[in-house]
Amino acid sequence: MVNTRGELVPYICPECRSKNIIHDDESGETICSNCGLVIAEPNLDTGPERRAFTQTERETRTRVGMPLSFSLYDKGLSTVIRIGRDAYGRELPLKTRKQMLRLRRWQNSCGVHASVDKNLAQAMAELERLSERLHIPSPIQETAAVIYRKALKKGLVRGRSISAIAAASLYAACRLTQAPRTLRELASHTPIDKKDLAKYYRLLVRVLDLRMPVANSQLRVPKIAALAGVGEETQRMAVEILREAERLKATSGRNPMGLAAAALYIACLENGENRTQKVIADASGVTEVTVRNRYKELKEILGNGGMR
DNA sequence: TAAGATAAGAGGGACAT
DNA sequence: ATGTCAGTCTTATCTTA
Repeated sequence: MVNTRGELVPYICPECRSKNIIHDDESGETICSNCGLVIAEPNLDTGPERRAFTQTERETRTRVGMPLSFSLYDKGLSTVIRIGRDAYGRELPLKTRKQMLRLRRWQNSCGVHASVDKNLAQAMAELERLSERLHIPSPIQETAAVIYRKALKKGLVRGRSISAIAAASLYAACRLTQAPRTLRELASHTPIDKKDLAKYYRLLVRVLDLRMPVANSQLRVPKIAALAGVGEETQRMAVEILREAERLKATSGRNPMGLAAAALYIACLENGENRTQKVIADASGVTEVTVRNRYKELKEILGNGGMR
């Protein structure tokens, strides 16, 4: 398996030696479907954004400094005012020096800039920490950073904890890209209560007018399957079941994770790959009761509909 | 021991007041 | 703004095969 940069991506999981490597085109991750290890994150080209063919082109098109990134709290472009000398190292007249001293004091301590910068620095550090813990690829982290900036601009952070809004931004970014991270997973790495996180997430969606894609239960299958150790064949069957259920309009108003779990459970039974409801429930993060209820419904809808 | 059943309670969306 | 309602999911407990 080769990615777009031509680098070889292992097709055997380095963790568990499984060959069930899958690629999630939505999130851009390459995941071992056996143990859930994220083998490759989305292909990020860290080189210059334009190609160069001649020597002069190479010189003119090479960028100086780091690529701009929203994850850096000042976008990597902070201004540092130095006093005493001009750009050529010459002494400046006293009047100018005094003026610059005042300017620097303004920039550093007075008013909005200092507090906004401090806030962003803290938030970006928290995003970084959470992304690291949860193996969230950097494009999603960048999206979260953009969301956080907007939230800060709208004054949504005032009166709420920075890390809470940061975590909510990250969750929102995951939802935007359909990357399967649950609210609970986010909350487990943060001191913030899951309930509050959900509240802030909704706040972000509402105020920032984020348009979330409809949650797709089919995308949840590989993750649950990985955690429950279910093979690819069975996964495919589960996805098929979900597709059929959606066609029959049996999925509206239901937690996608619960649906995916039940579909996978059914597929396991059909395939003789026996897993208990508890195993599936634990892997998917819903309760056994929910798995059962969805299971019953899906069987009801599909069963006499003539699958097999 | 897994699966099914039942009940109470929580939290949020829709809608009316 | 606040309350009510229907519906979903969770937690807990008991029963069944």
